[in-house]
Amino acid sequence: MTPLTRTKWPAVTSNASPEISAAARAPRLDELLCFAIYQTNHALNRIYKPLLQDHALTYPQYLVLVTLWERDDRSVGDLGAALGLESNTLTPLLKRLEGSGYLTRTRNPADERQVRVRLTEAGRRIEDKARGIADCVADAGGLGRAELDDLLVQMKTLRDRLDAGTATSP
Amino acid sequence: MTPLTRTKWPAVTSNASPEISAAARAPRLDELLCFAIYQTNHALNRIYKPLLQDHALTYPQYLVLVTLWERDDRSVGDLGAALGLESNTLTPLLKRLEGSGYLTRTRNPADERQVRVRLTEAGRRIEDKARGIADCVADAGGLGRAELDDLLVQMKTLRDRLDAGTATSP
DNA sequence: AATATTTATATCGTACACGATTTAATCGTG
DNA sequence: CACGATTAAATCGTGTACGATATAAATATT
Repeated sequence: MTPLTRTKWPAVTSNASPEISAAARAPRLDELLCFAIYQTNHALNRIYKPLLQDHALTYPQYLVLVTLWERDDRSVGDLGAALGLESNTLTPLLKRLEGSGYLTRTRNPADERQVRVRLTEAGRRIEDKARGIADCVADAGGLGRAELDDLLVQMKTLRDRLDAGTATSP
Repeated sequence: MTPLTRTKWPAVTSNASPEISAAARAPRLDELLCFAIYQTNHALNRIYKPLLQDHALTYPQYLVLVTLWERDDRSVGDLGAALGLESNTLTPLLKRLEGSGYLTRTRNPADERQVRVRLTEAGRRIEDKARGIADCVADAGGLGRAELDDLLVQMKTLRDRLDAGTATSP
């Protein structure tokens, strides 16, 4: 809690903590699948960053654009359903994309509760430039198409099962 | 950029955007491995949250404790190397864990630049309580040990290759 | 038709994550 | 010994995530 300013203190007794205690230990970091996924996700972020910052995009912003390239003119809730995000995350993110000129946000006149998110010309145009990015990332992974597809299926299966565990009761 | 206040506007012409344009399209969300990983990571976070909040821990805080259970009395940089994080992320996180009473942060008298992070009694004690958490999460994934191990190896391979691509030149 | 309920976004507070910079301690070399 | 270079944390600013709450529009109910 303290800022830990660097002043000379009386030496602290070394207090040797038990390095190894017993047989049944808590899991180690390198055995945890969740940690491997956590780190791989970060690694992907790092790979994407330089590729995307040429277009002044972040990784989640790129995912929003991918969603809109697939189908344009969607509500915030619809985007959220596709991305697994809610308005608390999407609203500021969409405002930034609007500020960057990639999309527009307009209330739906037929239902003023909804916001229609639409790509601008600039938003559609970078689809071409961004097309190679995913391949670029795939290359960085150094996996063949078969391995990639295999991993994709496995990850989606795991994701769906985990989601099933949180949505309602198993 | 505007707060989009809900006032009745003149109807916007529907402007039908091209639903499908051509053959060579940008990748779709459900074809992107990075997105599957991104979502699986979020799903894991959601699974861990209720299990961890009994101990007033977040998921990254739990990972720090796992690291310390493996080996106690480490510097911030050492923890960062294990977790793939730097002091800008770790320092505030460690301060919160200190505030929660799970660890102490003291300058290393032998080298005042370093901060020694050590578990408290409370920090060691929850190792026992937390032991089942990872199993609990594995259960939620619904995969057998063989599949888990397989996925773990694949993810670590992918992570390492991605890291190799960013650390220096390929 | 007036009111209660539901729905769609937005806002707020907290906690990562990370690039860039700062500060303090140590090390290396003259 | 001094002084520049290096190293280890900390700080700062921006951008996600997400629980909780607020707000306004639409729908359902009485």
